[in-house]
Amino acid sequence: MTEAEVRIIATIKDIARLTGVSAATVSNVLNGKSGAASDAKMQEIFQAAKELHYRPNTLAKNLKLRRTKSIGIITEDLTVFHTPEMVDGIEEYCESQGYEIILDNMRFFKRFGNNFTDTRLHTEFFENAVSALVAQQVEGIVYIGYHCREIIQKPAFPHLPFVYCNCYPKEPEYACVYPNDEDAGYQVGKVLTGLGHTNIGIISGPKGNVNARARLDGFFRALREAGISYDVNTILHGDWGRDSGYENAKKLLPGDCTAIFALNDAMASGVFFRCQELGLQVGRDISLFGYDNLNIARVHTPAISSVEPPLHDIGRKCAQLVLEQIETRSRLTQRVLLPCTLHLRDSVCPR
Amino acid sequence: MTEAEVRIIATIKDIARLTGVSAATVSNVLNGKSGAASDAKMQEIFQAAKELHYRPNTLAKNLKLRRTKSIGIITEDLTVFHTPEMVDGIEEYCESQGYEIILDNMRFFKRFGNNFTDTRLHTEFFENAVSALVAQQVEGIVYIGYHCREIIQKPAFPHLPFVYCNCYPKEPEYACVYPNDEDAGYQVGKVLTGLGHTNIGIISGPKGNVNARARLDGFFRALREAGISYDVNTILHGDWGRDSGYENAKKLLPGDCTAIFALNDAMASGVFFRCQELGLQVGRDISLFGYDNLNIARVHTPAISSVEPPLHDIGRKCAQLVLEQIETRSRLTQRVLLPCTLHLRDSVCPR
DNA sequence: TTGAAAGCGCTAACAT
DNA sequence: ATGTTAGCGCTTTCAA
Repeated sequence: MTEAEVRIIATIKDIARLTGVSAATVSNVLNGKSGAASDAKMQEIFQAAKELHYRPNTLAKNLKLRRTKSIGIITEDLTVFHTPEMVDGIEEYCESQGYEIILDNMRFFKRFGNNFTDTRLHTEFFENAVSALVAQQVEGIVYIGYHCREIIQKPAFPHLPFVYCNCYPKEPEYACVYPNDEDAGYQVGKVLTGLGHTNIGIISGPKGNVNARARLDGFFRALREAGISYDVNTILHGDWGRDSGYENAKKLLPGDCTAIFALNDAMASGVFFRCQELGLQVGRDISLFGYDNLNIARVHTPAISSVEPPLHDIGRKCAQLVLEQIETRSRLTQRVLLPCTLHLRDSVCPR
Repeated sequence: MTEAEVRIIATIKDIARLTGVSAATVSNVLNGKSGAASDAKMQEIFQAAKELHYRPNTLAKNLKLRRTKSIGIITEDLTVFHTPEMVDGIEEYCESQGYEIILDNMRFFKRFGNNFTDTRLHTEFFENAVSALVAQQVEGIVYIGYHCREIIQKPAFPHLPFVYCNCYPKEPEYACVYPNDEDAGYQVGKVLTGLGHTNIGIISGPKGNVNARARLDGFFRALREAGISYDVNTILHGDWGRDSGYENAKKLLPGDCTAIFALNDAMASGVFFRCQELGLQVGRDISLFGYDNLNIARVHTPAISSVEPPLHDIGRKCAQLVLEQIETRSRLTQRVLLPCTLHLRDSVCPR
């Protein structure tokens, strides 16, 4: 097999040889420099390029140009439900601005399950991902957390635009974008208290989980406004899984509460199951609110009310912040909170 | 701002300058060539590399080496549920073999919704994705369909290893890997007929949809084995959405059938809703089978039986086929069908 | 209108 | 043990 056969794609030299001009001329013509060659030659060159399916070798081109117009995306885990939609938002914006994206998926969930990202190994994966991307000459990076929380890792490259997506850094040296969970929790509280509920069960995430903090802060703000006091010791803690929603619901039902706020849809689904078991009709005998707005919330009858985080917009905004830093050679450090959307469905009713 | 400040990462020259040796020596040391320098120099070089967070510029390195050890992944749409898991399978295998992956997401679902991929625009996106990847010097490509069907597009580069994932090419020039839907449909048929069901409603995809073909072929094979004849004109056609499952269930229920096979979980969920509406208890009064094994199947009470396509394995296998072609400089053209897993749940019962 | 030459950062063959 | 050189494919002066 000859060299030419092995090579997948033609180079500028092949076109030069074929058309009897120099590589420089081919480059000039293909890059649209006017007056780089005679009309006849130009046609020949375009023709040859087309026939050979020529595409400039980006390695060589970017090396020469000393820029790649690309940004890296580091995902903690691409298979965790929220992630692809945020990636999509980033891609959409980058495409509109002529930037490429390079994705590095650390596969944390696959590797570590729900363990939080604070072991030495996690940090090692982080550093490898960053430097792999930097080695590929990305001009900035978006780091996507698989759920919203504080991230202790930060990049070792001071001049690299870096934005935390769906999470936030410990120190405010870097920009970040995430859902306004406080406000969302507040709105849920407003809805529930507005419907007359005063005894509301709460099923949160694991004890001490920062993820749920903001949601509950907002929720309690609404309760306070409604003049309802709440004993935080009565908050139940699940592990975000459906079963733990069910088990915790057993502690609540049968009981006095007229509404339950589960801090994610999976647990809300478990609560729903408990209600069915007891013959309680959700949306009539008891109100139920979830979080995440997954499909599973919608397929219950009645559908479970839920909070939709603005995933696509979060991605978009991150991309925007990175590109702005690249193009203005500046450093941005703001925290951007984007509003969630409440989906009120038949799972809630007046007390 | 000086050049050095702007550059994100140090080069081999920086290290050479810092340690007073030539670039070649730095390269040799860093690449583990024994005897490339004295121990003292070696230490100095490693030290400097570490301090500067040096990582070789992959553009330059790969350009020089004339290979990238990378493969491209083209996704029709990363946000469609099945896709990330297949990507993950590819990544896992590539990582184990020291290959990088470069992802190109065409965002078909976002751009075109459920329109099938046979317009000029679709082909244009395909060709752009392929040549963008080839321009980046990938050594092979995996093309991931967002649902299993025939793909008419094929790459313009004859020497490029190319594997269709969760779909298959028109002509058998390229390898492909997808779920064994015929067998899965057969198993579903076996289960249902084994439980004594003879009158089974079928809610398929859009009329003429090749996607459902294999599943139904297998299903009917099982019916034939059970001596049950079936009038194919009674097959109902939905659009894969939950609502269409519900609407089609209205034609079936109330009625004579004792079981319903919906060709995806979303439609099965719609059927479930219809049953509730009629006071029919799924898993007692009627049996229900879905397809895809999404979370939505599991959160119904009772849980809906479903078929799980081997997404991760499909990804892995595709990666394997691409790498094998790269390393052996050969062309593989086989069709690989991987077995699905049946999840039998309480939604099915004897007639 | 055209091309020669230099160089992006790296590696490898070949000196010394 | 260390360095010189050439060249991967491309772009971009600058000269002809």
